[in-house]
Amino acid sequence: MTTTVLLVDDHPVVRSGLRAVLDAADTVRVVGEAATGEEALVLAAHLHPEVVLCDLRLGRGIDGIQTTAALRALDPAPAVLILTTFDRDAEILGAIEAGAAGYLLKEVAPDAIIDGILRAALGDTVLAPDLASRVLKGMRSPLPRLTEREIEVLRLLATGSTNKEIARALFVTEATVKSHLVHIFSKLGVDSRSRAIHVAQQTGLI
Amino acid sequence: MTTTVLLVDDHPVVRSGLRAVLDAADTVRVVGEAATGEEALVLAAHLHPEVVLCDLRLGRGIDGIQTTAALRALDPAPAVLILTTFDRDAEILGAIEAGAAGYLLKEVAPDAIIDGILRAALGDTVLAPDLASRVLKGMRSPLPRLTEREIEVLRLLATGSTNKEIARALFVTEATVKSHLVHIFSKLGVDSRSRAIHVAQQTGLI
DNA sequence: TCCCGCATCATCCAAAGGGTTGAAGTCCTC
DNA sequence: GAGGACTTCAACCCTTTGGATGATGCGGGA
Repeated sequence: MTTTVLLVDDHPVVRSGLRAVLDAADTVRVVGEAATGEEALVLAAHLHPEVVLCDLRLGRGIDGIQTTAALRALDPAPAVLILTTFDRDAEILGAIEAGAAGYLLKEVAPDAIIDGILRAALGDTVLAPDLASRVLKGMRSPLPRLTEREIEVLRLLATGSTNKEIARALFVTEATVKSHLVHIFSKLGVDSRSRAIHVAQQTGLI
Repeated sequence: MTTTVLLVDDHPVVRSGLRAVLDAADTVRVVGEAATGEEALVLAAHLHPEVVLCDLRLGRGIDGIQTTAALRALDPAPAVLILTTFDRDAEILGAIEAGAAGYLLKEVAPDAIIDGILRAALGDTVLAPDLASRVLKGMRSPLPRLTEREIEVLRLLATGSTNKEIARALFVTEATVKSHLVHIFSKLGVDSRSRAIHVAQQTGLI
């Protein structure tokens, strides 16, 4: 009896690595691979995998959380196991809320991945041990430290202000605002003002 | 002389709480409880309460606004008082348009609830004072009605998605997304995605 | 003192976003 | 079946945003 798995990751290398690991086990069987959330939905609808192993960050297209929600809306719904590199609690919680069975850090041992898949297939909740306690305690992973000035810019950003408007409001030039924004984007791990707003609101930064 | 009241809320705990509050008053009398909008309609048709105290969010089934509209179509029509946790302008306006006598925030004092019920029974309009002006403003320039598709785009927009990502998520082209955005911006009276997000969140559109 | 983080500003360039016009197809209503 | 709302798409143009790089001045701490 093998557990069928669909791999979803935008990095071919990661997919190959996962496939190698999983192919070596006789308890799981990879039935497909997808590079995007959209592709994952199409494949899952046809292949009916028991478990979908899905990266949280999928590059272009819908993200892992949205993909999770859509996958869980399928009938029969696969168990969704989130793969993530970073332990951003907000995103992990979002995935859990979207119906994920749990998440695994990409750095865990192969056995842990296989074990996680088997447990997810059984309906268990799978949490990386070093993070499980934090999630349960409701603690947050250390949020990036923004400076006061950066928070000011972020707040104005969230009201929909343009760089020019932010500059006027803070009595600086647009160049300065852009400089702050670059730092903010970097710290939040985003690449657009809209996503910065979203992350800031999700993490309670503003 | 007591005012008869029907309670509608999907949470048994909330219903119990309201019943306890109202049972303590001799000016109102709870004649029934319903967990869903559908149930509320059946009970109201049989019990003829003077006032229906209805939660805006009812979980499964029809929502508070639809329930309000249906209740007001009864003969005799009960006064409908909306209970809500959040002061989401869009939903409140929808309830008022559907014929609600007003709304109460769940956090208000028991006396205010009883007072609101009595005033609603007399045909008065009941609005939480801090929101009344906003609602009146809204009545002058009613919130633009966004189509379902536009709301979908708006939701993705609020997550920080780019046009390309929205296009992929909705299986349309970027041209279509831009078209929707132009309409959304026009209806919301804004000129950038960030500001659209802000306005949408402020008004409870999303 | 010297280094580092912070805030400030500048320039250049590519990409994304936004505005406009026009159009085709569907669905619903009058 | 005519008209209207909605959704879809395209082509054009202009503005804004974001990325890269570099520079200045200020303040605190090793």
